Amino acid sequence: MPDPDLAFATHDHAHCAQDALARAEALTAATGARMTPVRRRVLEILLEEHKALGAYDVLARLATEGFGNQPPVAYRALEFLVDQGLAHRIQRLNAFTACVHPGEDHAPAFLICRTCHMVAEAEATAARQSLDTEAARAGFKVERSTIEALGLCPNCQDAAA
Amino acid sequence: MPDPDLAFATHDHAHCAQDALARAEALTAATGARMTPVRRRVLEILLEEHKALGAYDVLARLATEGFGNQPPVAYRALEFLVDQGLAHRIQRLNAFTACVHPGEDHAPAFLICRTCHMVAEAEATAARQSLDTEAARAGFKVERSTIEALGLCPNCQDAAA
DNA sequence: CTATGTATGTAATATCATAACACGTCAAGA
DNA sequence: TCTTGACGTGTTATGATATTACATACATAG
Repeated sequence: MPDPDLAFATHDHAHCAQDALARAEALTAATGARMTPVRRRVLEILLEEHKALGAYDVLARLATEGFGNQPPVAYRALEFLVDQGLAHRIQRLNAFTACVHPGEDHAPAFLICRTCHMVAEAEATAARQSLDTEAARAGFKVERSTIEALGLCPNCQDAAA
Repeated sequence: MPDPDLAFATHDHAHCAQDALARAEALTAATGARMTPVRRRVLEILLEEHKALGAYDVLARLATEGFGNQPPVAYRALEFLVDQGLAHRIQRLNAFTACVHPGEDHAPAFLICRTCHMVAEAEATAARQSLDTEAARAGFKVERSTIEALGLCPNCQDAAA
């Protein structure tokens, strides 16, 4: 993730989403993971916007499209995507967002706009490093860490001004 | 938080808890916030161990002690404590833990042991700083950030070995 | 004393998540 | 070819977490 995240900038989102989907297809093909219709559709739904969707939001969409309409249908597909690194869970929101950089093995921080609810990924290596170091002082061994920021995205800062 | 957190070390917990409670009393007295029986009791319950308790766990305890037995009773007291900086919410666990250093204005990181479920606070200034910097590159203004680590505490590492 | 704000109690409901089991598909090996 | 086993999907039921709305009590300032 060499450049600042583009989620907040106006961009060719159709291309952005298509690109992420294509990478996802390539990745799953490579690893043998099965990208089934439900799973692909869930990823597409998540990719429509740079927002986090609750499992039940996704489920509602699926149900209208002829897929199952019970919670496990959504939760299983979401779990698959998260396991494959194609989506992320946002703890703060109990919701899920498509990964914008699938394949680039990463554990990003999330920037959550409290006004427009957009979610962007940010580089978290340095922050994680600090955390690991501090944890080590207490003898704690970090396995996974969650880093999420709540605040205002550039657009909403401008709107407020 | 100059020293590594003591939560994982064996310590005089009665004193630890009493001290935190005393600080809490002093703080609320100073600010005019009302430390009522339910609120005090909830804080005491959280202080019994260095773990995170779900709202319903707290509620069950309250109910057996003659307080109300509906969810808002617990959620309101917990919200008060969090607002006053006397407790923290652990997003990852949907649970709450008493603050060990009330008054020392802080926004710690949390170290959550996946085996014994103890929760410790760790200094997070550096990690937060990294996050703010990275967020700024995307034009994002961080207001609050959540930093939580899941892993193994020293005791459980030893036990595993 | 009484008006006001705050805290508490309670009912009802909303939201988020998982367990358990049935059925279908498909590919590997007998 | 048949069978078996793994996996994915569908469905029922339930569990876990959280909030809204309204009623009641209680402290304190005026």
